[in-house]
Amino acid sequence: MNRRVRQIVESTLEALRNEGLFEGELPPVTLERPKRPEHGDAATNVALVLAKRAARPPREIAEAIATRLRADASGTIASVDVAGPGFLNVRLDPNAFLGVLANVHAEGEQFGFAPAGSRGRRVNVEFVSANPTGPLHFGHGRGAVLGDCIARLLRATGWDVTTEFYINDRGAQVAALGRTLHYRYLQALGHEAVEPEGDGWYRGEYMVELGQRLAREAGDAHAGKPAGDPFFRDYAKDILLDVIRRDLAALGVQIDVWSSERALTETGLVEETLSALRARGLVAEQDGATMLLTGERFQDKEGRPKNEVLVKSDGELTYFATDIPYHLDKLRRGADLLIDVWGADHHGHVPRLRFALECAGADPTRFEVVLVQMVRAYRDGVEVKVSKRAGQYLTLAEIVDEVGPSAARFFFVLRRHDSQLDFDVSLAKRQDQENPVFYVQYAHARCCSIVRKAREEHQLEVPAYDATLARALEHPIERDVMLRLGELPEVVAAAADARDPHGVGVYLRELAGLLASHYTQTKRTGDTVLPLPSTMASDGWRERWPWDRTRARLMWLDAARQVLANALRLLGVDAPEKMARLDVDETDGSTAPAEG
RNA sequence: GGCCCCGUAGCUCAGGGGAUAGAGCAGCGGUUUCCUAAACCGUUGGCCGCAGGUUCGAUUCCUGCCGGGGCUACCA
Repeated sequence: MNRRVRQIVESTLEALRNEGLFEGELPPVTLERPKRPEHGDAATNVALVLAKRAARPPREIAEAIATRLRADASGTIASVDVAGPGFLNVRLDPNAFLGVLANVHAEGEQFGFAPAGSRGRRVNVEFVSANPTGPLHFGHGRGAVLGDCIARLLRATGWDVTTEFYINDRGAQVAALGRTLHYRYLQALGHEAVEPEGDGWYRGEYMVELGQRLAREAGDAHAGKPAGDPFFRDYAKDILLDVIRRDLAALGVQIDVWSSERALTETGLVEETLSALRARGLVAEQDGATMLLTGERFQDKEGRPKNEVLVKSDGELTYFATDIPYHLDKLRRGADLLIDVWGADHHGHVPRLRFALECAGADPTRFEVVLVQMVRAYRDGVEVKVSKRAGQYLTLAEIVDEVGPSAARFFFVLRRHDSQLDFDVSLAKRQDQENPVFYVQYAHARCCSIVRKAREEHQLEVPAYDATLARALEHPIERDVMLRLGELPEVVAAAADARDPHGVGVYLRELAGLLASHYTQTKRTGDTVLPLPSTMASDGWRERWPWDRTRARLMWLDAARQVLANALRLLGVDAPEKMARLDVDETDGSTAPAEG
C-alpha cells in the first residue's frame, strides 16, 4: 500500500521535474507512518529534501506536490496536508487500506515475501562454524538463530540462499581434542593416564563419557596408540559433530553445506592461494614463519606494523591461511555474496580477511561479516555463571530443552545483533503476557480460535475478500491493524537489508499488541467478533446481531492471522493454532524475578 | 595503548537526519471480570551519558571525553 503511494509521489515528482521545479535525479521517497494520528496514514519529507536543490521554501514545494497528489485519480489518496516545516501528510482512501486484506487473502503464505521462483542473486550465509570439540554452548545459539533467520530473510526477499557450516577439523583445537580422548579413554580402561598439560585439553564431562564409550566399543584395541594418533581426533570429532548437528536441528536451524577445513587443505587450494600471493610479492619469511605482508595496514599492541602469519614456524597453517582459500572457494562455487556471522570477539579479523581476499584477487565488497554480540543467561534475575576452566558451560541443548526452540529463537532475536543480550530464561518459560513469545503466539492462536469457533458454532466460514463487506470494519484498531499488515513487505525488506531479523520481532509484538487491545476492548464493550454467551441468552438476538460486521471481522482477523504466521515463520517460531491450556502445576518454585 | 559494541522514562528496551522522542513493566486514577488466561482506558514520569562540530534541522551523522561490556596469539 505504501508502495502505491510511493509510486504516485514519484510520478508526481517526475512531472514537477519536467516542469523545471528542480533538476537531476529524483530524491528517494521515504514514507513513514506518522507517530501522531492527526498526521495522517503516511508522511513524507521529500519537499524538505528537495528544498535546497529547488532553491524554494520547502512548504512551497510541498504545496506544489500536494496539489498534484490531490488530483490523483487512482482512488488511493483521500487527502493531503502540508504540515510543519513542509511534511506531506497523506490520508488514505478507505479502499486503499481495505485492499490490504485482499492482498493478504490472495497471496496467503507468500504475502510479504518475494514471488516464489524468482531467481535472484546467490548468497552464501555461513554461521556457527564452531570447533567440533564439544556440544554447542548457549552463546552459539544466538549466532545460529541469527544466521538461520538471515538466510530466511534473504530467501524471502528473492535471494538464492545456501547456508553453510565450516568445520574446523584441522589444527590445534582438534589435536587437543584427540589428546583429551586419549587421556579419558585410558582412564576409562583403568590404565594409568597423565593429564594433558595446561589448557591444551577439554575438561568437560562429555569427554569422560566419550572415553568410556570408546572403551566400551573397542576395549583396549587402541590403548597402544600415541595420544597424537589421528584415530582419537577423528573418533571424537565425528561424534561431536553429530552432537552439533543435533543441537542445531533441535533449534530448527537448517544447514545446507557442511564444509571441512581438512578436506579443503587436501584439494591443494591452500597451496595454490599461497603461491598466488607469493607470486605477487605479498608473502615473506619472517622469524621462521610465512607471513602475509600487510604494509602499514595493521598494527600490534604497541602500534608497530604487523604482518599476518600464514604458516607458523612449526610448519602448521594458521586458520587465517585456510580462511582465505575457503572464502575464495565459496565464491568459486557460485556465490555472488558471502555473509559470515561471527562472534564479536573476532571483529579484529574482519579487515584482515577482507584485505587478504583482496590480495588474492577477490572482490572485497562481496564479503560481509555480521558480528553478533555476546549473550548472558539469567535465571530468576541472577546470571547463570559458567566455569570455562572446569569445562562446565551452559549448553545450547539445555536451554532449547528448557524453554523450547520457539522461545529460544524469539529471545535470541529480540535485540539487535550488535547489542549485547541478556537472555531471561525464567521469562522465556512463562505462560503469560509478560513473555513476548507467548504474547505473539497467543495472538495467533486467538485469531485461529475465533475463526474456528465461528465455523463450529455459527457455521461461518472466513468470507472471501469483499470491498463492500470490508466497509463494516469501523473500529479504529481495525484500521490500525490493516495499516500494519500492509507494512510487512517493508519490514521484511528492511530486516533483510540490515541482515538483522530483530525488526520482525518488534513488528510482531506491535501487531500482537493491537490485536490484544482489540480483543479485550471489544470484549469489554460487548461488540465482539462473535456473539458472547450473554448476548445469545436473550431472545431474538440472532435478528439483532450485526452479522455483516462479524463476517467483515472474520475476514480481517484471518488476514491478521496470516500475517502473524508469515512473520513468525520468518523467525522460525511456531505459530500454534491453540495454546496448550496450562493447568496449575507450577511446583518448580520459580517466582517472579525481583528486579534490582 | 589500539580496536569493536552499548549508554533513550524507576526497570527492560524500540526508534538511527525531520513535526510535541515511543512501547511493555512498575506507579497513580478509573472501568471491567462472558469469543481461551488480569485485561482495558486514562495518567505521572525524559538536559535521548557529557561537550564540541556538520546541517535549514541532530536523540540519530562526525570528533573528543565519561561510564559499562568485549577483543587485542606463530588458538580457532
